[in-house]
Amino acid sequence: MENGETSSDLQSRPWQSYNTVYTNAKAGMEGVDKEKVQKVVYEMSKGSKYFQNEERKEALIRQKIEHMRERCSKLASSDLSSYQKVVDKRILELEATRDLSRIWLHVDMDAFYAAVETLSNPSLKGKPMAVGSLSMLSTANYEARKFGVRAAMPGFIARKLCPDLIIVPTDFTKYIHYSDLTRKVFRNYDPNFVAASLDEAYLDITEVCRERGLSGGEIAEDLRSFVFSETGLTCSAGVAPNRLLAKVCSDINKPNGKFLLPNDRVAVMTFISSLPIRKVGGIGKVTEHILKDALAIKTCEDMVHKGSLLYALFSWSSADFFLSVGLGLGRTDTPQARSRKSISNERTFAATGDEMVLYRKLAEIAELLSDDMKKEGLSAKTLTLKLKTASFEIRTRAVSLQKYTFSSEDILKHASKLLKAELPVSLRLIGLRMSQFNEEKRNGDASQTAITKFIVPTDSFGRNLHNHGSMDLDARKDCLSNDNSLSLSFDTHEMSYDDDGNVMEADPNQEHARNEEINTRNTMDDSCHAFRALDKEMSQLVEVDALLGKHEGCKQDTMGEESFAVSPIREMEQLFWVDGLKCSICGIEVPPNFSEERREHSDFHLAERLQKQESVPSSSATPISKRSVRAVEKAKGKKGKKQKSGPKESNYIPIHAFFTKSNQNF
DNA sequence: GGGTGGGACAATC
DNA sequence: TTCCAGATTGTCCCACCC
Repeated sequence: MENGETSSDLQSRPWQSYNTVYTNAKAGMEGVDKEKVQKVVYEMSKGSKYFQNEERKEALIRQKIEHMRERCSKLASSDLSSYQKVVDKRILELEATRDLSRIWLHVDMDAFYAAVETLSNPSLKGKPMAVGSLSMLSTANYEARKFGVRAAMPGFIARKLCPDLIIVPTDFTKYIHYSDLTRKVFRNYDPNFVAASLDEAYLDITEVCRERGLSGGEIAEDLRSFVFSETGLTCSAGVAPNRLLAKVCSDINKPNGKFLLPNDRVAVMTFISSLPIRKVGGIGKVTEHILKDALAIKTCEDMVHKGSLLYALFSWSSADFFLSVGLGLGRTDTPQARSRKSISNERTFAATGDEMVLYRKLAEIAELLSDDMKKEGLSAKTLTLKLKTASFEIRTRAVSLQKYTFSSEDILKHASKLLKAELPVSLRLIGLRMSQFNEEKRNGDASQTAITKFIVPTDSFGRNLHNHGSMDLDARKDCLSNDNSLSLSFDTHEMSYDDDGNVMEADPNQEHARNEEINTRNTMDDSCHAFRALDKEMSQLVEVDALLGKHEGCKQDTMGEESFAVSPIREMEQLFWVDGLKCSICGIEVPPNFSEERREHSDFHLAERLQKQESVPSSSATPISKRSVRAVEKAKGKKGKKQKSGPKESNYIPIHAFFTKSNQNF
């Protein structure tokens, strides 16, 4: 218990210990009635699965704190004095690195998304509003913050705090546009500025100060008015000798203000002495909690005073970080552009334990991830499956693959294996991450060109904003090999892969079609999608089913039919374009750039084949074909045979379901 | 013992 | 009525292997 609370206090006011959402660390929330907000949030959350998980996490942190206290109490004074020697030595070493020669400016746009929305809809001005949805808010304007509404708060709770709150959906196209405008301004002050997100940037203004004979504060003021004149948006600025301090400073006079910390050691140490640790980037809720409750460290200065404890109880790198924060040190160099280390995709949905639904979600995410990897010319070796259970517990499971890949089939195959091991489980989120990139490829000319051409815009959450956007075809081609070893192109496969899963060839027109498909995926006619999906489905069928051991002792499926043991792709004559021009089935010529026609043509043959199969006596008809027809009929809106809900077959995945209604719930 | 991979989790916006 | 995100990076710890 802290702040002099007694157990009876907590019994009568249990919300006081519930700090999940509310924090007064956010700018614009200083005058908020913290207790009232905490009470509302507590009342709305208590009893929920989310709440229970928060309590579980809180208990773990308390355990950690207890453990740390115990270790602390066991430290002999001799131990502490030897750790103090380490601290003293490190202070000297760190001091030697102190660089007061640079002037850094951190710019932070004020309530960026909300401000942009207000610009495009002035009627929102002066009213409490937030950007996001009822389930989650991305940001809130300052009028809303007065009610305790803030970013990362669920919209339904925000509405309770502020019934008049207007919630506007996010529109990243707008935010990117305004972000670009601000960045044009930033370039005038530091061409190598570091963009931290859409609405934040670090600028080394040392040179521009010298050139213009102006102080850091004057440059900051100049930049802020320039940003306003170019965009109509206000921003806040922090000027300090390093990036860590500049970031802290920009938050001090938010919104529409600035704070200047002189390049002077005494000024820095005075500033840092009373600075709460939570204000520092890298110290979040958990670290703050641990440092405060286990070691009574509340300010940055405390970190220096209790340095021996930090080195005794934390890892060397953590203790070093804490100590440097206590000394007000931070990076002063312009960092090299970092290359990405991983790429991922995850989706939240209504919690379900239905294995069919889960596999369908998994397939959809694998597809999205694969698309993103193709767009960025990446192939990777480590696959991580992330799960969030219905009770909000996070699980991750990883596997290293034999080869680098970006194909959705490979991803799905291994992800299914990982998921299978977790079943039965009720999930509310599935995510897939690929890491350990093929550096050779990435650094090669072709892919490098692709990467630099496709610096994918991200939102303030780092999200890829062009997930389904079209690509520059020339650039896209650059990331593809010129090896034309395959002369046949399969109608629904825009890309071909070599043994390592690498792209061998791509027809730009088909690429274009693919991009169009991606763009229109969510609105695409279901029947069209179902047909197109079948080809893919069939190729995946054997792989996934074999992997999951589906064909061992085929059981009766829900229709009383024998589960399919052979993919119909083997039975069906495959359609491909001979010499890239003629249909292999009927000989009709359709040029490669007639991608839509080609698709329709292959759909025609597929439908024809499926109908033929359905017309043969049931004893010889393969179950898959019936299923496929039903899937197609269903997608077409016809009333198919009602499926009986037969006994659960954990080994059975109707892969049609993966694709026929894809993305509907996303 | 060092390297590597996997899992958990913190942090950021 | 609604009922707590998504993407990415980094660190730490543990297990396993050579």
